[in-house]
Amino acid sequence: MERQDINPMLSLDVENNNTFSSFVDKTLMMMPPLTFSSEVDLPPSSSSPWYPASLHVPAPPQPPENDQIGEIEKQKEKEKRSRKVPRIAFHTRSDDDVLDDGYRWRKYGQKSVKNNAHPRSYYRCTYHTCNVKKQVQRLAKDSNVVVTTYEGIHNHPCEKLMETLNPLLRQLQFLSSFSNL
DNA sequence: CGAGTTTGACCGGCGC
DNA sequence: GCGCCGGTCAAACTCG
Repeated sequence: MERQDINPMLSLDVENNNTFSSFVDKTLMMMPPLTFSSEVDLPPSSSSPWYPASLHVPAPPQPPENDQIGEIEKQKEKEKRSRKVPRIAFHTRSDDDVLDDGYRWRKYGQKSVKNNAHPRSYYRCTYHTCNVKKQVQRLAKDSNVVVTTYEGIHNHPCEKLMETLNPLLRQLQFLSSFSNL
């Protein structure tokens, strides 16, 4: 599949898979429906997880000291310029522009894209301490293909995923209580 | 009334 | 310096 104009650091193709949450479900069942089809260029620090970055849940960020706020602003600017924030692009064949990935997003902008009849939409994660962003656009050449580019890593669990997993975890706890007898 | 969307304005980077 | 372009902001608006 052709890839253009999105400058992904990591790009995945998801064929005939309408929701990202169903992708997560399948991945959790060790049946990944994905094909890694382009170069992977994750930050050097990472012992790179095999699962999507959006599933990674690091410790919540510590509140900044007052005299550190200026430094943090500078850091943010630096980050913006150097684009060290990991980006993952998903190609999905779908009628819906916005995929249900389990997280809650707030749209903060929409821009028309050069050489593309379809606009690009900008979303931010609505979780207060999370600054993950995503861009959604359709391919100019194939309007059936939706390209979703995730930028950053969620620092909180996926609500829908936890809703799904919680009963399973309780069941596991229940079963393991027998094995402890 | 709160949460989310729309949309024009604004800003910074980049190429010429 | 200028214009183009991508990304963000924020006020107005809609919706449940």
